[in-house]
Amino acid sequence: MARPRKEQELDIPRRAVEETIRLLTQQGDFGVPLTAVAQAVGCTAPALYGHFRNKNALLRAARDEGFGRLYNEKFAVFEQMRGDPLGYLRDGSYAYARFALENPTLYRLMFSPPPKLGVSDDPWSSEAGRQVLSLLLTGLRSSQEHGYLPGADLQRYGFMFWSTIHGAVSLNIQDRLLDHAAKWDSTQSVIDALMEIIAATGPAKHPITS
Amino acid sequence: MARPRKEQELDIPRRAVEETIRLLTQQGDFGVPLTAVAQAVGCTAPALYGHFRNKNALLRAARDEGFGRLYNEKFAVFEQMRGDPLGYLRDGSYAYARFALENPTLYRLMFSPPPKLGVSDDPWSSEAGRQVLSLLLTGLRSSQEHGYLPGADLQRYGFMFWSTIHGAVSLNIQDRLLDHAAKWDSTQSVIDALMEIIAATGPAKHPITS
DNA sequence: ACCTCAAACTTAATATCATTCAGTTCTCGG
DNA sequence: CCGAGAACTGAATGATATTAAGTTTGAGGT
Repeated sequence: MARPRKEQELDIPRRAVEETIRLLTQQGDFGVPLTAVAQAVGCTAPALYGHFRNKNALLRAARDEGFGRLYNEKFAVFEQMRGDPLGYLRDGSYAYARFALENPTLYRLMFSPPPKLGVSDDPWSSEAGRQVLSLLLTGLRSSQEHGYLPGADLQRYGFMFWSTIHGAVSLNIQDRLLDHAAKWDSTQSVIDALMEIIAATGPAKHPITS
Repeated sequence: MARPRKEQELDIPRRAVEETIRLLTQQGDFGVPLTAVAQAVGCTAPALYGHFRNKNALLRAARDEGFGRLYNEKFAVFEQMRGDPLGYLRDGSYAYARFALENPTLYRLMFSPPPKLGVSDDPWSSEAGRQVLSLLLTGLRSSQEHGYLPGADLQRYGFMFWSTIHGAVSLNIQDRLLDHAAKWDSTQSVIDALMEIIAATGPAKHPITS
């Protein structure tokens, strides 16, 4: 048997990405053998080379899929929260953190990929990250229009905001001693502190002026 | 030739770690062949197994060395800045960021190690990270004694502070399109914003009350 | 219906490493 | 001066990624 019959055709590109993410998650490591992916898909390793230039290309595709999923989750929250910019910033951050803590290996592939992946070679990959960032910036701009962060440089604060949350989930993902609940509490605490700081700059219900 | 003569004895453990870090830095990737390390040291690959259980153990040792170097740099700043807690927070953060941006691959090995390294298996490795954090906490406690961050939960703010800086350097390291100067500016901006926020909570020279 | 060809795989072959094995040569305590 | 063990070396093993060569199938032209 060499070429498969039409009935048993399988969408290798899609299934390969899907199974790669599943195995990545399961093994908790990028070092998933191509043969394992191939077996899960139902073909042999060399067959994958007809759809991806090499293993790195497959991992890049999995990474892009990860960005897509993250964006979708954040976007869902975004639409749900129209008119409540601070609420979006909070719940959008929760969604981001939940995604990271529930898919730690995929998150690491997205934001701490081994340089040999050649990630910067294709503009799309960093572009996907930029879309997530732009969603955050929109939230911040909207918050500013509602009176928060008066006069702040949004580009600057946006990056800081993202850094804080990315840093929190990264450090929590890395700490193998904490259980899932503890990681979530720790991350949530950071997000809440961030929200308190932003809320304090706005039209105060409980004025801060002393 | 099998066993080396006494004259040509070389301190394999130390040199191996040293060369591993050098090659790591040079190749920008953890995938440094053991044979390359061995060649740089001046022995063969199997010889390394007399000093490290396996390649992961060697990488763990390199990681620990990285934590040691980072701690030393931060500690030097700490001693230089006695009596100026805010100055220590700022310069200590600069030192941290400089270390990360100048040793991106080593930094990634320290804070985003591949899980298969078995990092959490030995308590020492996460302990080293904890020492760096404790230095930060000391700075925050000292700042609080000087009137900043009144009533704040230092454990909580310490983690947030660290998250922000770690996040900023991580994101900057990852962005292959930025040059070194741009990364440094971006990181410094985050640190400065953080310092402004902390300074604003203290005995204000330029009161914020409106 | 038949022939040819390119597509889409498969199996076999190659190369690169990590790791283990089986020596080989020093050094040192007696 | 001898014997044992330390400290290596070179060759063997095994896992993977990647490439090469070979095989079957579907489609289009006749």
